[in-house]
Amino acid sequence: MQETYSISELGKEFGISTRAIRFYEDKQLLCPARDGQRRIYSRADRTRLKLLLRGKRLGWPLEEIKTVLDMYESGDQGELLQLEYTCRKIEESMQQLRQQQKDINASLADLRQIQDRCKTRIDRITAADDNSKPVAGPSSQPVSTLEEIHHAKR
Amino acid sequence: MQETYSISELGKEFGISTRAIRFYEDKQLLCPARDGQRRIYSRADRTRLKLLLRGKRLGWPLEEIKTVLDMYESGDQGELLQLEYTCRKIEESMQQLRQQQKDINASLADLRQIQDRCKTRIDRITAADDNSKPVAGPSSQPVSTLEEIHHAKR
DNA sequence: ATTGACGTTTACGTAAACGTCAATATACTA
DNA sequence: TAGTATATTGACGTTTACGTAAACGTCAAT
Repeated sequence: MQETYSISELGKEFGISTRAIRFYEDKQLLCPARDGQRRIYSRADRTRLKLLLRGKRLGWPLEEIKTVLDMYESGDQGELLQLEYTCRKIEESMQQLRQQQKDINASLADLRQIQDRCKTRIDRITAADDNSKPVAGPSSQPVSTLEEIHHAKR
Repeated sequence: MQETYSISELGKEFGISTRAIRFYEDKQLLCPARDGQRRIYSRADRTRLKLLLRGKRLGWPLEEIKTVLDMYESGDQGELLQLEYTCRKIEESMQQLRQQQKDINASLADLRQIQDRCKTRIDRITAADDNSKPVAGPSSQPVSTLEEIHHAKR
């Protein structure tokens, strides 16, 4: 494993443009060392970028990602007030993550349901095609969200 | 529970602006009935909006949210090709959600670790303050991400 | 000496997702 | 009948997160 990386290496590894990486630096999310003009990224920088992209996949704005990333580095130093502030901020972020967990579970449940309907429907069609297989299977029990959206059809 | 809603009612209920709601309509994510000029939202419309906002909390772009919302309504009708296409799309969305789940779990683990360090540090300070309590507690075992970011300090 | 691959800064462009007016309509109330 | 509340449709402004192009430096290989 390498000790340092060039900007294009990181770009390729993570599938993002060098422009994006420079942009993140402009917004203070990264701050690589320099060899003259050239940027040199350490493994810590690479990790920061990796965490950054994880935040992006969760839809967090760069500003928020920055504050979290900064907490990573200020978590074990500084004075009392700063530490307590960081602690509260962490709690907030975790709360958001838990909300997202709920949203994901709900979404997965809903999608499973549509998928189920879809497959049932496909079976029914292909069965009518080579009309031999009987169609049965455990039909989905009606649940909240989907029902509500279908109920009041105009 | 009401049968219909005005735009401002929905705005208040979900804590968003009427401008936003009209914007969603402009982008075809909603399509309420009308009484002359005025928009009238059914319970199905309300549910669509609710699902929309759930998608937003997951950081999904409106365009993607739209395709998913549209699947909700096309899940049990249409022809074979359309159904199979929908089925594939659903699989894709679920795959994304599972990735997000992983990201959330990783983030939570990392945050818990920082929180731990933070609290340890706070304890140590306040203990030095009224220097009486001994400081011990189960110290956090060193793990991946954080270590890497702290290792190569410049 | 030139070509090519990589890097740099500066600057303008752009798409998404609204915010913020302004001008106008409609309905209820005093 | 005037006022207030709520609605409508433009139209322009703003923020975020980059894309894209220009103009230039550096180094190795041909």
